[in-house]
Amino acid sequence: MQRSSGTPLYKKVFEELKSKIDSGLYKMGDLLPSENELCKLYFTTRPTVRQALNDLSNLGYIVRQHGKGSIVSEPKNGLGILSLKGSTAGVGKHNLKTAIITKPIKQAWPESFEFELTPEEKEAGSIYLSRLRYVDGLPTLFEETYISNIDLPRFTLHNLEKNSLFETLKNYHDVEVKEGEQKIWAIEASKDLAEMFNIKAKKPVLHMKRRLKTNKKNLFIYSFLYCNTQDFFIQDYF
Amino acid sequence: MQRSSGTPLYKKVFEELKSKIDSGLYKMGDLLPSENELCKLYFTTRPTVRQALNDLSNLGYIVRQHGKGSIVSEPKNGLGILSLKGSTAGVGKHNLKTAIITKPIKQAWPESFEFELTPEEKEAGSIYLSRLRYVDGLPTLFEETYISNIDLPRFTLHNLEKNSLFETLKNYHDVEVKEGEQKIWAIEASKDLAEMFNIKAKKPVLHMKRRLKTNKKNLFIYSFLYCNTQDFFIQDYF
DNA sequence: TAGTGGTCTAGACCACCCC
DNA sequence: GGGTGGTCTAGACCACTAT
Repeated sequence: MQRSSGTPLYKKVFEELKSKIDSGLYKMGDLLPSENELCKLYFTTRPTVRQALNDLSNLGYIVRQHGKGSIVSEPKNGLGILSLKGSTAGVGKHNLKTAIITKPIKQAWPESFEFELTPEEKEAGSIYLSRLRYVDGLPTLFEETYISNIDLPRFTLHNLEKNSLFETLKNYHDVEVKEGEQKIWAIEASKDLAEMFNIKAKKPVLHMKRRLKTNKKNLFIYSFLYCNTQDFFIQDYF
Repeated sequence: MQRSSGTPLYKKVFEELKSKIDSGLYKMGDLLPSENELCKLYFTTRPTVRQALNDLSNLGYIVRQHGKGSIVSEPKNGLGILSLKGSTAGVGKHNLKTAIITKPIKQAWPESFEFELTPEEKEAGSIYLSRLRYVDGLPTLFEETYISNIDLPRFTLHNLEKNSLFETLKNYHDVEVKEGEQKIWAIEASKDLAEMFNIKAKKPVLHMKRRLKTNKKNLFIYSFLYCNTQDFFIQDYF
């Protein structure tokens, strides 16, 4: 089976199992097929299916129990916006809607930037956009994104209301998001932020600064997130 | 080599490499020995060393670059208290000191508890302790811990100032911490908390509620953490 | 071209859980 | 006892990086 298409087999297994859980085909408490059964289903071997199952376990979709099997977990109550592994943000059983506050525009990098930029990035400048995300109708997540403006022709023309940022990057520009790093603080909401979130100024807000690598050298994605944790919380497995 | 002692070989490789990085034997920018060289060093095969290298990569100790090698990363500025993988909290290049605020005492579970308890746990009651942790001398982390009081004879007698909680559990009670789940909020500091942290009340504080599994059935560790992010931040890799 | 990490095969033994 | 996941062996081919 050795990777005839471009995507690794373990990712395919991961995606299929994930979508079967998301769609409710496997419900909470169900046992997934055993590793050996999955091997037969996908014509592969245990290390490969184990890589997929490990990823599912890290995202909290399953719990693996020695001697028993892989048990499907309860849908999350929280927002799985930590530990995103290249895929789009997970919001568990909640609905996510996105409003573009600032359409993508080319601009120079901010004067002082949290992360160190390579000379090539500085030279190329950035593409900036900002989005407000509603969870179950409540404004919960404000995200400012800077992308190194490298090899992204006509990027500012995309309609990001309909398509996810990561999917747009992958489908139109062959950019795949890989690993990343993030820093987290609790801060006071600024006046503008409080207004967006419909809370009082100076209320606590969760703040994240994040740097994502891609498959392109020098092309990074920087995200500055603000999360209102009055109504929701962030959830994470490890 | 097949596990003569109790600990898996990949963990041994992980621990040795980690300590060589921590001690400065491998410095930032250095290349670790290649996977094949590590295989020879530890008389094992690639999947095993890869498991160790993956764990190091997830903790931000190294960056793995295709075609080049495993590059030692810069020591973290932030606190690695997310994504602890069974080991004790990582504080990067900072110093950590711990003061016991409440010595371990047996008590019933609180009336309303964030996590669901098994009947066996409810029956057994809990052991409670609380600690204040100083990072570089600054009070930064307040941690309340509840442990299911199952098979932990004379636990309340331990001196936890000197020994880490996880090591005590492992060495004296054969309890190993495994995977976990955590929830995160930004909240206002209570009066007591603000006093401990030497900040004003109602200032934003990062709050985590965490449930850790162990190798013993029904024995869980619950941690309620409060982190002052005025001087430090939390850092995470994925 | 040589060496690296990324993916994968085809087996194996063990510890743990359930019946 | 039979099946499960946890760990491990001993190879293989591929894609990427450096030279």
